Amino acid sequence: MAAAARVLHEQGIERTTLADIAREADVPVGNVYYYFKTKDELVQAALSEHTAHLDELTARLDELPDPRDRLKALVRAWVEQRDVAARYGCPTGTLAAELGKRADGTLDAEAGAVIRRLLDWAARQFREMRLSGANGNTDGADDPYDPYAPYDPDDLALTLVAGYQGMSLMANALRDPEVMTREGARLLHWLDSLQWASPENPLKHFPGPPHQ
Amino acid sequence: MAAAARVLHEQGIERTTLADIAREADVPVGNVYYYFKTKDELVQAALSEHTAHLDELTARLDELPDPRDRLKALVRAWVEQRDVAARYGCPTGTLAAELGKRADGTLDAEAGAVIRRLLDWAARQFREMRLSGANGNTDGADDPYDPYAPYDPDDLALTLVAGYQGMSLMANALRDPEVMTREGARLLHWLDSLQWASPENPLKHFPGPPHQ
Amino acid sequence: MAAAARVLHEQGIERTTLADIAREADVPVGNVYYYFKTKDELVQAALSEHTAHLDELTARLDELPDPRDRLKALVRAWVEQRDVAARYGCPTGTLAAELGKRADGTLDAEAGAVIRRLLDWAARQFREMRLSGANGNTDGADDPYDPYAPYDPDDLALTLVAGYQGMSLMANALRDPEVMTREGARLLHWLDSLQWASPENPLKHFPGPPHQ
Amino acid sequence: MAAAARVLHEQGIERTTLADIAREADVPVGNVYYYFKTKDELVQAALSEHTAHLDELTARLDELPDPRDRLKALVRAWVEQRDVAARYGCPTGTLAAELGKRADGTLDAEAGAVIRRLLDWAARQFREMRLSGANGNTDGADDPYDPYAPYDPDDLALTLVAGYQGMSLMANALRDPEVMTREGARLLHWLDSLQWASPENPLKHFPGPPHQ
DNA sequence: TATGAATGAGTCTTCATTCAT
DNA sequence: CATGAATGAAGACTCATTCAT
Repeated sequence: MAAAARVLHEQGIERTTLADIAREADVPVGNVYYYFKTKDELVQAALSEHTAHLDELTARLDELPDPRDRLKALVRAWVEQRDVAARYGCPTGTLAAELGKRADGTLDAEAGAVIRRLLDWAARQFREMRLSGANGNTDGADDPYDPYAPYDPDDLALTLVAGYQGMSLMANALRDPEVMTREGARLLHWLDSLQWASPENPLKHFPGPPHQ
Repeated sequence: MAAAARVLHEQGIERTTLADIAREADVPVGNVYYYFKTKDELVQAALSEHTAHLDELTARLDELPDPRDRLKALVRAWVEQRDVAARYGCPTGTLAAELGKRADGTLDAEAGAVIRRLLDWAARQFREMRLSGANGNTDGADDPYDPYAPYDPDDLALTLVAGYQGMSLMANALRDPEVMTREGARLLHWLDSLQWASPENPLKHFPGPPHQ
Repeated sequence: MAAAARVLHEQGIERTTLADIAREADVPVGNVYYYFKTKDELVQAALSEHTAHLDELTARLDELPDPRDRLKALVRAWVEQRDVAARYGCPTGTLAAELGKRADGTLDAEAGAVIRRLLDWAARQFREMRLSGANGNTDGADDPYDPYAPYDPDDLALTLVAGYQGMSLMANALRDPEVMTREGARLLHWLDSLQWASPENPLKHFPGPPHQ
Repeated sequence: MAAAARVLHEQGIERTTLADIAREADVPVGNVYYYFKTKDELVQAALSEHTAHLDELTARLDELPDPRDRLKALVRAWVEQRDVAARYGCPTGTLAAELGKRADGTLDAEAGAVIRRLLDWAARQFREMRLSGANGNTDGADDPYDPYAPYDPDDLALTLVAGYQGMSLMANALRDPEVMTREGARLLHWLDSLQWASPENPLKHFPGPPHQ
């Protein structure tokens, strides 16, 4: 499964032959089929592998006391992978993109699930941040652009993960790991800036885009 | 070329056969080879097609007097494509991701070039924005987190395009066009918020992520 | 198609590879797939080939004025094929038997159809025989063993074709062409004996089984 | 062995994998190989199984005092199996047909042997019938169509078994158990009609095909 | 004896590419 | 320039058979 995850990430699903995976795993081709009845099952296994990696990572991050620190540590972990990302993109993201091209949507639902899992974890952190720092303001929930409205943790999570996917894809397309560093710094800065804005407490620090 | 661009976007490079493209273009297979000697040349043609589309779009946007409006119109154009993006992702982005998996890097340089072209156009707009609105502060260029440092147009462009790629990929992975709407709104809001911050002019409006 | 029919008959469906057929037809394997998208389509083509042969044969027989003579000529044609039958069995029969083992019943319905076509032709001949020779007795249609009841052409046809299939299979299993000769003679004799029995016209000649 | 016989009959030799047989027998695959060194040995075992069934059946029939009754009971036993025959054909017959397609003739000799064993038993019965009913006429043995010539028990046996194989194959090809019923009735009728014809004792009853 | 994993040769099928007309 | 057939090199998948335990 590790071999499959690695090779599928590096070469993409379609360009990876079973022989590639078998060679990487150092087993004969036929034996691969003893464990995985189809190539699709191998892709699924690779997806599971990524899920497992993600779970392991978030479990480690969960040990940090502050949810904001957890999120920042996550971003730092992403940036550390910058060379891989610049060469092959985000494993889950590129897998999802490839699976999305299929007519039969069995597998891409699973790719979406992996991403949703990350989304959920991040949303949980954002929700916890609110608990410790919220001013309880729930007015204006109807106006999504009210700067004093409470944050929606799901939206924040979406922004975070989309940010990761975006920077991975750009780093990959431009073959430049520095993209990860720069955009990663922006995300860290953004995470730091998140706080409840109120008329008495206007946002002074620029929380979103980079202003380097 | 249009047929190639369309089918390659929808099915991905590897899953698309020449027969698919020929059928879509309503010409016999042999004829395709009269114009394109290899499949790679067809991919290249599709890439050119996307470049042409992009040039056409930016040319139209260039007619708007205000560079900020041009960028906002670009974002709106992206959001309008939300259904396609949710189904197949960003044409250039997914193409680049697929080409990035290749050992031979002939074509993915070209995919990168298309994205860089977009990046350049956006940076030009940001640069223009600065020209019309900057306070001339170039201090602190060394400190990327100095909130009063001048923006780097290239970085802003990177953030913008990464934002687009990220939201496209997320919309695609989650099969949810609404992702485009939400993240697009955030980008618009962000574009609106961009201005020179200074001690006398602190940022009052939340410029980054949405907080509903 | 001729090559497919021949090889499939000789080697059976499962033991015949596409390479076998391609070699026999003296075309490269890939080219076979230009005309037949799957192996099953090739089997179907072989079936059509057999149908065509059958049609050709019956068309020739139809030129004989007497229906009884047509049937007898058919039996003689079968006997002439005794060496092939002893080696490989009846083409249609063995094909039908093999197809009958499949879970998916798409093709074996077609095999059945070929046999039914033969059955229909034979029944037509028997019906014609009745028209020219019947005594009009329709009594006792309820008693299938009333020796004076009129013959049912469909049953006669079934008996004839079953006789052919039986003798082919026995010849094949025993690898003995003489089986075809002996049983063929019995069928001829039986065809000759068919006439309307009545109390005034008791059957004197042994019409059914062999009594050599 | 029973599992092998059953599955090989239902699926055919080539479409049956060792895993199928192992699963049906509820033993692990490796274990099958402890008892049967090759797949061919399994086929042979299935053939033995059929022989054993046949021996058991004929032994039971041998208890009947009249040889004609034994043969008629055999036909009735065949007809009772009509549903299996309509679905999968005669076990021995289809096996023999499949084995006949092989280049190497080791096994199909054995399939022929099973059928010959049946032939021999039937011939024995016919011979016994003659002993008890013959008029001793041995004239005209040279003229196979002399209606007063003595029957050849081997030929009668061949006709009987060919009749069985033919009706099984037709029932299978047409997927219609009623074929067995109709042709079975004809065979019974035929068995009943068998007697020595002589000028003084012309055949009054229609002995051959049904004429309803 | 029993077990389940290992092995690799062989089969169907696809497809980029070529080519004769 | 157009066309449709030809070609063969892969690639997914199967399965009889072996083998270590």
